[in-house]
Amino acid sequence: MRWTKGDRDNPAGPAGPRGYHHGNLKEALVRAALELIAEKGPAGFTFADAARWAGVSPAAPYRHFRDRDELIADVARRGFELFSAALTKAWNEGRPELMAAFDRLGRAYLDFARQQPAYYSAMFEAGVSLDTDPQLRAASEAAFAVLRGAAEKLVALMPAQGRPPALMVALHVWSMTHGIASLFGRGDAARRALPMPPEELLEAAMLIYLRGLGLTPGSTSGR
Amino acid sequence: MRWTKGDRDNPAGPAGPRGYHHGNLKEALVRAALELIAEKGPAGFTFADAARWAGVSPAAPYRHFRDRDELIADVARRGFELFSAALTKAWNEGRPELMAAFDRLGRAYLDFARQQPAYYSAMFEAGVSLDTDPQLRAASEAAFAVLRGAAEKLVALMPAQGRPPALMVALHVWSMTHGIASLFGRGDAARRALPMPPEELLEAAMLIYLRGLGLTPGSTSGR
DNA sequence: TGTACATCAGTGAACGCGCGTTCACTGATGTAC
DNA sequence: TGTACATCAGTGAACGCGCGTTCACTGATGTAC
Repeated sequence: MRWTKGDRDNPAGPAGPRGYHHGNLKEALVRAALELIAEKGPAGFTFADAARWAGVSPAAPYRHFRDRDELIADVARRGFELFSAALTKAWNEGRPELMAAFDRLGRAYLDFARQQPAYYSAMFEAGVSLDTDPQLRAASEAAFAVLRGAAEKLVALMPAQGRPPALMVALHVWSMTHGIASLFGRGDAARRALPMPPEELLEAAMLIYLRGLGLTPGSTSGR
Repeated sequence: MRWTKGDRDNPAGPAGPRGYHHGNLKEALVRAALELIAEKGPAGFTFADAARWAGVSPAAPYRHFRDRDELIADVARRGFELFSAALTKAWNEGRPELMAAFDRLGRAYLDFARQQPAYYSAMFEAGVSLDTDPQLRAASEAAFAVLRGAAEKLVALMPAQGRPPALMVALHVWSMTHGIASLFGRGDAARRALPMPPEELLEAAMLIYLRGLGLTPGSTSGR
């Protein structure tokens, strides 16, 4: 990828005067999709809308995406990549303290759902099949791998006999967090009312769950 | 509601010869919406599609629904009513044995998501705001009330000091179950692969969670 | 450094299509007497 | 029991609109020599 004029998208809004070549249309279309999804949901925009938002003719997007689905799949893939990065950073290999890192991980998940509802929609609700694009699947699996790694460290704290499978623990954590994010933690209109912040609801759930696994807050100070 | 020819919808398919009056078009449109949502997702059908499926002219639906959103909201409302009924039946007031009833409740939730993906989509993913229709909100709240009632009975088993709020427990149960259903338990293409049945994943999660609350399987035989 | 050429990325006009919605209408049903 | 009338539920034609997609094209950029 290269262009001579530097990144000259519209940082916060549609169209603007520009020369014959856009310079960075692919990125602009992705950004348009994010804006439009955030406004009206993943079903609420068209290929032509995205072109209009980016200030190009309706035929221009075809130079970069086969169709609308390919555009949305690309948004989902980028979303998973950002998501992985956010989770990885929050988890920080469980350092300096495992329980605190685990708490940060959950909060990062909820943060992402709230602050990036458009990515979140594209990733989990747009009906994009993971099979359409190997890179999409890989990005999705990389995100889950962060949760799985965290679950492994948690499980390793338990006595060797009676350890639950780390995969199962990871799936439990994912499901609980995803459930809270989907029902209560969204940054858009689909959110339901809740008598407490979603972060607190999640933290309480995780404390109870971990206690059920035999892990108490005091038992985790080591590495 | 009354008609002289008896219920003469199309029980399993579109159109069919009929007289000038359909007889039961409202029901037929709801059924059309369910079919079409199941096929192509909540965004994948149009008002005209529904009319075509029911075998009437595109203007006919306007006698029964203001627009497509009102039709979908009606589907969601009916979905919540069926959902409430299924949960209520599974829970059965916690009889004869509380833990078994609780397990049935979770399974009923997952069953519903799997067997009625169209209703489930309309209820949770179609972007219908609960504020559009008081009956829709009431139906949604009635469904949650079943979970809440179950949580209350569970919490009542615990020693009075240190009981968690039943509302919180209900929200945890709802979130976990909804998360599993959304990610792994769908009856349609959006499902992700899982190395075990969703029911087992949920049951294991609930056992761990309840243990974390101090409730052990043996402690619940009374009422 | 300049020039010719190939390639790339966007244009704009055009198309067929199906959608949402309105409208005056009409066939069927229900009801008052 | 019959008849006149009101109401209801669906018709079908029409409309304007925006979408997805194709096409020959053209302006801009990159590159070989």
